[in-house]
Formats: sequence, C-alpha cells, structure tokens
Amino acid sequence: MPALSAPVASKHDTRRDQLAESALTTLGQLGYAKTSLREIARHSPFTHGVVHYYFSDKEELITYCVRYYKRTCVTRYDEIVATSTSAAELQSRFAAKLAGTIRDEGPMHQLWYDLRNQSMFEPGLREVVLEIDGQLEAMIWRVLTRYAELAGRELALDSSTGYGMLDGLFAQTLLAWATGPAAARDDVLAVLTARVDALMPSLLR
Amino acid sequence: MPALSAPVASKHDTRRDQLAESALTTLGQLGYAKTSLREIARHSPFTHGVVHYYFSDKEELITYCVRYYKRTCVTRYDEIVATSTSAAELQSRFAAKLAGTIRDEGPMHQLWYDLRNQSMFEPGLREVVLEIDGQLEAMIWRVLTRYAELAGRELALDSSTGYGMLDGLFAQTLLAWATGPAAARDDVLAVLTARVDALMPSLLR
DNA sequence: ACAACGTTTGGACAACTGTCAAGACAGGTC
DNA sequence: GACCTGTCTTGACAGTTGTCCAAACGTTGT
Repeated sequence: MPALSAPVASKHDTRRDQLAESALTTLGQLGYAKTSLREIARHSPFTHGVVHYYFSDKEELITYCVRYYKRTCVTRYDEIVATSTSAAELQSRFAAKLAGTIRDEGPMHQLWYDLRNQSMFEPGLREVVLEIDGQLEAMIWRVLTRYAELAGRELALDSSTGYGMLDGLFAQTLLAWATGPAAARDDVLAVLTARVDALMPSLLR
Repeated sequence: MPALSAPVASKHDTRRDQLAESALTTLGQLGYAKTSLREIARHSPFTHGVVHYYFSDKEELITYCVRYYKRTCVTRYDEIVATSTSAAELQSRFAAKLAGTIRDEGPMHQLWYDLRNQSMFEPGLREVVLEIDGQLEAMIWRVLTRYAELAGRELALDSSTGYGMLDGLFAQTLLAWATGPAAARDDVLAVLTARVDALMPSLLR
C-alpha cells in the first residue's frame, strides 16, 4: 500500500483517472477504431506498460473511461433547469447550451457516438453504453418536464421520443460541425440553437 | 481485356461489385473497426490478394462499398410516395416501412451509422458520407412533401430538421434493436412505427 | 502447338496490436 | 546501512494488419 489510506482517493484511483483522461482525449481525437493502448500511453506522461498495470484489459479501460466521462456530462443542463424562472428562459438557455457543448466539447461528443455505435458490434460495451444512454435520456427528460411545468402545460410526447428527436438534431449538427469547413462551424451551431428554439413550443399541448 | 466489350458491365466491374457485396456483409457483421481486408476476402470466394488487384487501397474499397450500397437504399420509400393515395395511407405505410427496413436490413443500417461516425475522424470518408447523407435527407423530404400535399396542408419544418428528427428516432430504435434481447426486437420496432405514426400529423400546420 | 494476357494464388514484408514479464527505480520501515 | 513494496520502464512474445510481388493458372488468339 502507498500509505495507510489516502486522504480522499488512493493513488491507485488517482492514476486510473489520469490515464482515463489521457485515453479520452486520444479517443476523442482518433476515434475508437484507430486508438491503441500504446497511442493512449503516448498521450500520457507514462509508457505503455503502465496501462496494463492499472487496467487488466483494453475493455476495462474503455468502460472505465465511459463511466468517468459520464460523471461530468449527464448533469450538463441541470443548472439551467434549476435556475430558469420562465419557460422562455429555459428554452433559449437550453437551446444555446446544446450548441455550446458542441463548440466546447466536440471531440468528446464524437467519441460518445462512436462508442455508442461500437456497442452494436461489441457486446462488451453494451452494458455501459445503455446505462449512460438511459442517463442522457433522463437528463433531457428533466429539461422537458421542467419546461412544461414552467409553461403550465402538458408535454405532447414521452421521454424516449423526446430524447430520440433532440438527440437526432444534436448528432446531425455534430456531424456537420466536425466534418464541415472551419468557417461554417459557428453557422451550424447557430442553426441548431434556432432549430431547438423553434421546436420546443411544439412539444407542448 | 477479357473480351471486346462485355454485354453490360465489364468483368472487372462485376468482380468489383462482387467484392463490394462481400465487404458490405462483413462490415455489417463486424463493424468498421474490426473489419480487415483479409476478413473481407474470407467472406468472399477469393483470397486476400484479389482485393488489392481490384482496389488499390482500403479506402477505395470502403468508399466504393458506400456508393454501391447507396444505389439500393436512397429510394427505399419512393414506391410508397408514388402509390399512396391519402395522407393517412402514406403515413402508416411509411411508419411501417421504417421499422421493416430495420428488421430486414439491420446490419446494413448499423454499418451506415458506423461509417458516418468514422467520417468525423477520417477525412477520407467525408466526401462520400456527406454525399449519401444529403441523398437520405432528400429521400425523407420527398416523403414529407408528398405527405403534406396529400393532406392539403403545409409542413411545419424544413428538410434538414425533419431528417434530423426522424433519423434520431430511427437510430435510437436501431440501437435498441441491435443491442437488446432478441425477444424484444419486435416490440421496439412496433414502438417506432407507433411513434412515427403519432408524430407525423404534428409536422403539419 | 505456342504465346500473350488477364486473373488468381500464396507467401513475404514491415509495421502495429494487446499482453506479459523481468528488471530498474523510487519511497518508506526496520 | 539493508529491506521491502508499490510503481514504472523496457523489451519481448505471438498474432494481425495493409501492402506488395513472383509465380501459377486459365482462357484466348494465332
């Protein structure tokens, strides 16, 4: 043991998080298919042996990364939900934040869709992907229910449908943002914001 | 040259199509990340050397495959558009066909989303992916405009938004279909049909 | 029969992959 | 000082990958 018991997290866990962070940036840049354990180590302060010292398996590293990433992402809109005082405010702030998170964390979202797709081919990823997908749906549902509450009306759709629709618009924008010319990036984000802004009222009845 | 000029397509092109078909089934089963040229050859009547005889590159094979696949997929709903005589008929047939194509061609759709995601990391795929994505959007737009025409009303959204929303619902269902238990497959498809059926009227104003 | 050519095979190559193990390097305890 | 123990480096392994190439094959024309 490194000491008796570390203040908050053992050094072991700290290093695992550190490696997970290096792995996430690598995966976000190269994608799942082209990311190797050696490449991850190259993007970290360590050599490739360390990866196997802290993770038994490539699969264990990946799933650990997904769960690590989740901690910071599935509550992304909760502050907006908590502090908005009108339906109009919630709507516009949510629409803006959707675009903002693409601008600020684009590669991480690219990675999410990549891993989500991989789960269709790799059974080992399914558990963690479905777990996070459910949390993302719940995150959107919190936005929508609060939105209806503030508007004093009822929602015209269920949780799953709302998540599927908004996620489709989000993924579409992310694709255009990631593959389009750099000069058009601001435009596609503005389109997403306007689109969600226009769509949300029609989700109420 | 094998002959002077073959009846319809040269043997060279025939073999390219044949290899593309083997490649597509392999890619649909294993996904982009785990598909190698040797694996493709193993799923074909030939050995791995032939692949490089007909395709200079792995990238050329993949892009050829995507275009080959496109020929059969971007007109999938045109027959429904052409023969439906009422908005209600078009709506229910379209909703049913969406689910039906997942049932019948699931792996091919998984592959499409896989390659679409890869294009965010691999610039070489962007051109062909964006080309087909545009054709898919146009395909959906033909459905929606005809739907509005039959209903005698106006559409409440533009082409891109309609495609993004419906594609989101489609991808969501595909994920559940591909990763969920076999016993639930019919259910998720029925949910998609019901969902699209309920959604479409709200796209009109 | 021969030659020519398009096609196919199978093996080779270097580079890379995940995995593992032996040793070096700490820091602390006796 | 010696000793231990957790950490890290380095090199090795077997397997796979994309790519290339020399040889064999089969058909065609002469």
